[in-house]
Amino acid sequence: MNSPGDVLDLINRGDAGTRAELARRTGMARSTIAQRVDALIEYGLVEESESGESTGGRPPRVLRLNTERNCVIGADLGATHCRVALLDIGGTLLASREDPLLITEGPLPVMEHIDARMHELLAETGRPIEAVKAIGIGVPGPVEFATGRPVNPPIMPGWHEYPIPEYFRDRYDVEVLVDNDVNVLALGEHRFAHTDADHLLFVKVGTGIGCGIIADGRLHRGAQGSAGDIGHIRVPGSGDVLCRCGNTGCLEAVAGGAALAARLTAAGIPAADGRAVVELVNSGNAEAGRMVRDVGRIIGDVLAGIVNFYNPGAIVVGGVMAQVHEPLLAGVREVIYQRSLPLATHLLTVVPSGAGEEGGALGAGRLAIDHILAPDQINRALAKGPGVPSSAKPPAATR
Amino acid sequence: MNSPGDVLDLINRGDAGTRAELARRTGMARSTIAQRVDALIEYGLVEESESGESTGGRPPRVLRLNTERNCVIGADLGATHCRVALLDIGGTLLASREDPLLITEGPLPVMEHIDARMHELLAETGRPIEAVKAIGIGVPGPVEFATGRPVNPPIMPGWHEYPIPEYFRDRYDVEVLVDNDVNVLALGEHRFAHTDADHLLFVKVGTGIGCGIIADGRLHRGAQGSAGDIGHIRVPGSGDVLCRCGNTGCLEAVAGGAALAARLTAAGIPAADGRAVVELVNSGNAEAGRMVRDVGRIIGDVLAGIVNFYNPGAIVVGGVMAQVHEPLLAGVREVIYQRSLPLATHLLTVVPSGAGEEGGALGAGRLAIDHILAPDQINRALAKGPGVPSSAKPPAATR
DNA sequence: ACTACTTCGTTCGATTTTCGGCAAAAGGGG
DNA sequence: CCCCTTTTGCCGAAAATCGAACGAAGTAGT
Repeated sequence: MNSPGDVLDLINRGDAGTRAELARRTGMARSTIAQRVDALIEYGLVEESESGESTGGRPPRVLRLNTERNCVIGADLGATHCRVALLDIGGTLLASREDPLLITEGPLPVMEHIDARMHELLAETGRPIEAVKAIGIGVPGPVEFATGRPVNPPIMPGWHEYPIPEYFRDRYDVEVLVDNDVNVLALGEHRFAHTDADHLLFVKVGTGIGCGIIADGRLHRGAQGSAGDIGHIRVPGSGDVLCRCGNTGCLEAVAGGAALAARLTAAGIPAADGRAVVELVNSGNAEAGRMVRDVGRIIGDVLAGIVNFYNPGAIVVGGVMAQVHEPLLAGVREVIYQRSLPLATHLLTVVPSGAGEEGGALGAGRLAIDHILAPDQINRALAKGPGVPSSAKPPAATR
Repeated sequence: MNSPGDVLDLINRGDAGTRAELARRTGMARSTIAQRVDALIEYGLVEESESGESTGGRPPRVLRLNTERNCVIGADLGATHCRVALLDIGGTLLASREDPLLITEGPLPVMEHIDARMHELLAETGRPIEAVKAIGIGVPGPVEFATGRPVNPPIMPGWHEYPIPEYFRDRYDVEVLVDNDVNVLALGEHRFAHTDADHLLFVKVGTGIGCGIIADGRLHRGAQGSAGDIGHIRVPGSGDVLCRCGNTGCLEAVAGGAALAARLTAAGIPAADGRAVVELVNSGNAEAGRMVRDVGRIIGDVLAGIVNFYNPGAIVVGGVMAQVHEPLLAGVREVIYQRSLPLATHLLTVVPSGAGEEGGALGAGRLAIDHILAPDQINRALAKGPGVPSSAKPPAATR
């Protein structure tokens, strides 16, 4: 019940920063805690910082994660871009970069791209490659999480069943976690911004529309890993708009960025894609603003049903279109608060994502961090043997 | 990692029925297992049955839950009925009875009713009152699960904030779990029939329409405990049917049993309520059958969206209307398989509930059982001291 | 500056938990 | 009837944990 992993967890969460506090929180003897901490320090995950504030007696020695020697890579793949970020194990962003990259180029070039960026980031921040303890990757399509393989991804030709984790596992001998980009965004939003909302939805409104689900603090992927695919829910009164999925009236085909641009173009205001619509709104185009709000209402209509069903504590809206969140969220809120049950809405917050461009990479990094710091993962690791002790001597002086 | 609670869990699940098997499964030494088992036996939760089959050597002594000395009460309150069941801790139904009871009579009469039935069931099965280890209750309205108090239940006047658990806790000194009736049904269906479906929806189509959600094997209650309230999701093309909630076009107002009966009556076929519709269908009335199927389609329309969002592994349909599940499920399936994504539907099963009249009480009992047998609950109990040792002597012979 | 007091971390023997081997128990098969 | 297999109980050894005592490192008061 109070394994080394749990002790680390308390340190990680900031619930207990000193040995004495750990002993108080866990109820274990101080000597036992000391041993646990020693193991974690020797394993390299924890370090002592300088003395803390005295509360009338000897000042405690503050413990914290060893962020210097432990970091992760988070990669966010989009249809046309790739962002790679280096985070330390505490979740702090150390460096990141984004460049255009077509996912249609296929797996290998993309993997190599990530690989190269990863090395650049490490060099830039002066960290050795051994400091990377795990890699998280978000991809724009469905993934079988357990194996990290995309399954019939619509916009990723050539990626079906491609074993992404193996590429990096072969080169770095670290765990690689691959998930849907929306899941990764939801995770990041939960861990970085809404830690208190146990049940959270992240709705990404971009070219398409998707949703990441946090249930009880963990990602809900569903029975086949396809949970959150709200883009193809049929919306009423949409006529017979044809969706790329073959059905008609899908939310995505009516309210996605591409659909919005098309509708705007049809109304005599040329817009190439969602991004163009955003620019139009930002430049004060009233018609574009109205249409975005309309789209917000349509999305809100679908979300209203989901709110009744799922009763989330927070809905975070992200994606390209969320860059004009005033009109979008106005529409969303308008409908949700009208249509959903008061009990489900009176404490519900609907907010734009605060993560910005780096959201995906941060979330992917978080996926990796969560994996490494999971208590039973720690317990297993410590049971095996010392990882890379401070002095790089495997069977070092135990005295 | 292998506490007494975990050992009990293995026995309970049937994963390991003998000491030797427990040792193999947990990886602990046989002697340690023996001690764990001894503790559980002395605590009264486990007993030895006669020898099992020999596999070539000494036959093992089979362990099982002590179902004689440990049972629970499950109570299912409806608008007009009350069913009380006695289950042993293994989940077997020992006895149950149902009688008409208006929930509108208010808390105290209902509590006393349950109390009386409970004693009858105990007498009938010859179990002492001390054998009851927990009580689970399902009520037809929203409940704050942590406190067991109904919150503004629409059809339970006088029950708002009534502290149901205290009534029994004062009299029996056992834990009392109170939850929404649909949640309880979902739990029962998962535990008794669909153990393998980690993500399951139980859709109750009665006078109203509600849904219980199993996420990752556990009940999902949502941020405010109102999850699953799909009865008030707006359905398209329903005109302006007014719902009791004040909104128009709610699923429940269009496809609930009451709505169905009203529509049938309007079509010249008098039907008082959902039950009457069921009888009509069963007696071969084609129009009624067609309408039920239509209603199935409407419900399927809402569920199709939810399937995309949630990606459940199974949908179980229960409630009064599910008594005519052929036409109802035909409609539901028809729409779901048409509208939802193939990935989400190709392994989805949509089935009628197999629990029958006793489903609610069984589920409520299961809620109680799950609470008692939760590993950390066991660990805490064993840490405190021997519960009611076999020989009723608290500090009995330890040697 | 010195002393009393508080809190923190470590050391070390005592205690409890867990392990591992051995032998007895209990059955099957030749 | 003897040998083999598997299970279980027993017991000393090993490991983990605890708890008390002590030194360290600060604050507060005189």
